[in-house]
Amino acid sequence: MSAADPAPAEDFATAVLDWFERHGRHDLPWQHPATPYRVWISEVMLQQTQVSTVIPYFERFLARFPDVESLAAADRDDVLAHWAGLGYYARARNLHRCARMLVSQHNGEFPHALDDVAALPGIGRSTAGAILSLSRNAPHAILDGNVKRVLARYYAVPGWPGQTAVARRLWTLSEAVTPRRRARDFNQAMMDLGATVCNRQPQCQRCPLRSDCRGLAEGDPTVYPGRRPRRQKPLRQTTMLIIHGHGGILLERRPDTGIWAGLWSLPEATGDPETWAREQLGAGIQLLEESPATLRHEFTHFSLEIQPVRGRLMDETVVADNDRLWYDPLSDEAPGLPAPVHRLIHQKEPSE
DNA sequence: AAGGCGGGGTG
DNA sequence: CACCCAGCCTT
Repeated sequence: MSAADPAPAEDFATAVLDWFERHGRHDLPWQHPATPYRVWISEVMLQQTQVSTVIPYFERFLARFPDVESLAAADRDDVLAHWAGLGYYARARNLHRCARMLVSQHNGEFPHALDDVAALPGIGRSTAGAILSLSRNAPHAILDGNVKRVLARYYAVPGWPGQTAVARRLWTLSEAVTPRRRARDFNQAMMDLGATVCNRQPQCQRCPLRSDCRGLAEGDPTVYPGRRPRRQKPLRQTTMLIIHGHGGILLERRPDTGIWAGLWSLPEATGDPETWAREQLGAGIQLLEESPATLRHEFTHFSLEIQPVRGRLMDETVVADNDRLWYDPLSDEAPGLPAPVHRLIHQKEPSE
C-alpha cells in the first residue's frame, strides 16, 4: 500500500486508540466521573469554546448545579449568571429548558436513542453522539471541529465544512472510522488528536496517522479544511448609561432575542441621555464629569463601539421591577452581565 | 443554504 | 487586524 492511501477503517481506529492510551487526555474535569449530566454540560460549554476557557466555568457551574434536578429547579437568571462571560447565551437558555424537559418528561435521564437526544434543545447530532458515547460508550460518531480537521486532512477533503455537501462527506467518513466497540475512547482520542497534534500548527511527526495522511502527502495538510469565506464586519455604535442611585447602578434586562439575550446590561440611550432618562425613567439625571473612556468590543460578525456616560439620578422614584434593578458591585452578587459591561462596571469608581 | 450568536487565544 | 474554537438554531 502506497504512502498516501487511506488505511482500512480498523487500522485507522487501532492507530488512534493506541496513540490515545499513551498521549490522550485522561484527566479533564468532566471525565471523572463521566456521567451523562456532566458530559452534557461540558459538551454544551465546549461548543465553539476552547477547553481552557471552559474548565473554570464547568467547575463553578457543577458546584452550583450538581445534577439535573437542581438545574431544572433553578431560576433562569441564576443559570445565566453562571454562564456570563462564556458567550452564546442561547446555550444557557437551552440548557435550562432541556433540564426541565428531562425531569418532566424523561425521568431525569437522557433517552437512549440518538435521534431522541438530538431532538432536545441545544443538542444537535454531534453533541448527542458525544453525550451517548462518552458517558455510556454507545456506538455513535461525532463531528466537532477536531474531528472535522483530522478527517479533512487525512482524506484531503476539499471545501469549507459550513457547506452542506462537505459536512455530509465528513459525517460519512466519521461514521466509517468510528469503531462499534470502543466509541467512547475513540471519540475522545479524535478530539485529543485534533486539539494537541492535528491543530493550527500540526506536529505531524507525532501523529499516529502520518504514514497514510493524504493531506501530509500532498505537502501541506493545513490547506484542509477549507476556510470560511470572509466577509467584512460593520461597525455599530451605542451609548451606555452608568446611572448611580439607590446605592447602586441601574441595570436593565435585555430582550429575549438578539445579542446578549436575557442578560442584564446598562441602559442604552438613543439620542440625548438626559432626554432619554426623563422619557424612559420619568426622572432627571445629572451628568457627571468622569465618564469612562470609549471602548470597543469585537464580535464575530460586527464591531461595537461603546460610549459610556455617567450620571446621577436626581430623584429616587425609579424603582426596581422585573426588568430593572439597582446593582451595587461592591456588595451584590453579580448578575449575568455581558463581558464588556462587566469590565466597565467593575472599573474603579470615582470617589466624588 | 445562509446568517445570527460571544468571548478569549493566537499569530 | 484576522482567524479559530468539543455547534446549534432560525429563516
